[in-house]
Amino acid sequence: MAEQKLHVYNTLTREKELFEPLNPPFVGMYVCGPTVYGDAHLGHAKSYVSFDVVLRYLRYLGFNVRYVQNITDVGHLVGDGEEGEDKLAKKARLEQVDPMQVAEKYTYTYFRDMDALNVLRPDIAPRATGHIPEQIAMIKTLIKKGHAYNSDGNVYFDVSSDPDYGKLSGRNVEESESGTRVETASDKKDPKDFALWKKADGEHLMKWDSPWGVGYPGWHIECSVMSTKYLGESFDIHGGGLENQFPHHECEIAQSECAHDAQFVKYWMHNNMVTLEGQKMGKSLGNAINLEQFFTGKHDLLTRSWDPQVIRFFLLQSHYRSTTDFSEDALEAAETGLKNLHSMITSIEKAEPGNGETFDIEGFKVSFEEVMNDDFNSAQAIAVLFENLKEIRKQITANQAPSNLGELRIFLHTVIEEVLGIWPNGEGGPGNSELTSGLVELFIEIRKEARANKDFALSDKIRDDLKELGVQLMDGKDGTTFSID
RNA sequence: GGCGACAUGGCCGAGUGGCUAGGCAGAGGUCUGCAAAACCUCGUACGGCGGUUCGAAUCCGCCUGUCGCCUCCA
Repeated sequence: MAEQKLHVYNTLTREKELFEPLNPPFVGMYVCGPTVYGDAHLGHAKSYVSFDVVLRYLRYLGFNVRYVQNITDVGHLVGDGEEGEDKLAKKARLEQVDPMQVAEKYTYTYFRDMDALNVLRPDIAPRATGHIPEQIAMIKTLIKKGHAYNSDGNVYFDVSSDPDYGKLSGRNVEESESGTRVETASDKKDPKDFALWKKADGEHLMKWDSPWGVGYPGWHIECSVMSTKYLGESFDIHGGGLENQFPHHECEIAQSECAHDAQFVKYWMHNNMVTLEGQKMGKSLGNAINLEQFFTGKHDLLTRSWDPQVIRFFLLQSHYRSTTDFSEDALEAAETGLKNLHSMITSIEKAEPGNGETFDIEGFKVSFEEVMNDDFNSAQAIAVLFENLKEIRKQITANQAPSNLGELRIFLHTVIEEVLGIWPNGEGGPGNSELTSGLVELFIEIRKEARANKDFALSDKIRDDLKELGVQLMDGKDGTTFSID
């Protein structure tokens, strides 16, 4: 579907809708961040790379985006039911450290891994523990308005008080009762009700004073509070993984709309899940390979390391609303593809403007925008890239470099570097030091003499041995060139 | 049990009521001392069975299969 204007698939309506921000050119965007009690894995990569491209493309279109992504450094219960243990507290107990130490550590590794994937940092990364008073205030409001009740130190949201409950996930709450394995907390009025504030027992490490006694905030309230604080009671985009659609996002809507009597979010966006060799992966299943393990190759299921850029490129080759199945074979194909893409970029960067046909930058731009406007179709955008870059390189190799090469390069930087974030890594690598290239040039000189003397044994040895070191020699009409991996 | 998604050529993976997605792998060719790279050419796919239609892989129904959510998870 070719689109002149940006269309976004809205989970709320199950349709692609024309994107019209509430207060253009400003756009408020909130994406559920990680719970920092473990290393980031492929699932995080898919979600945050997806929304990174959403963010980058919105900015490319000229929107002034404020991007908020929370860090959950408290709570969420481990195990079934409502009586489980706080995940951070559990991790802290196992590692014999303070929960905040755990949170700090994994916040650091999270951003480290996202940086490696070239994911832009959010404008604001609020911590749940830094917003306890705001959460208490919101719970108070909900109680005052009759949407929540205190049950001996546990405060629950009264789902029956919200006729809209269920509108995001499309589930009929009345009928979804039977068959669910939720252990019902005994002090709830209704099993569907969810916790806003939980009473802490004596051993609980992370707890705060509240009007209802010592406790800690419920699972969903932090996102309602922090998004509202930094983006307002109504904002444009809320994103997250599909698995959070219910109950997390449904509950966020209920809390926020009942507290503020305003539409919470205009566009809900959900990325699909990641599978590994066809199998679901998740923290609780134990088959999650950390991103760092991908980057270093240190995992039993991996045969080698994988460049973060390759992982990013691989993810962008499928749509964010499709599941992405990881396998090393698929990654390898992506790696070769990315390498080719980069080599095309490099040859365009090195070329001199020529007397060839003027390249149709406008046409390139229109095709790129058409596919991106169709709900951020990065997979098609990459196809557009290959088609156009191939054409340009063809002109260059035929010594017919486009005359508007300079303008073209600016456009390529915008699209490939700024929007998709898959530009070749910097020139500072070991392969590009003056010493290295000087040495390689020297070998090329020696080999040239050998070839002139028809000493192909020596010339092939030089070429083969350099190849072993990652230096590829290429004999062309105008002499020998080289590239370094 | 309830709800939902998906099934595309050797592999990954977009998309669409009639017109080549793209990438990877593969085959042949040009070039080359030989390679590599580059360039040229080549694959006519859409789970099964019905239906709608002038025409469907694309719409509808049924079936089969895979996966997800319903319980912390991106």
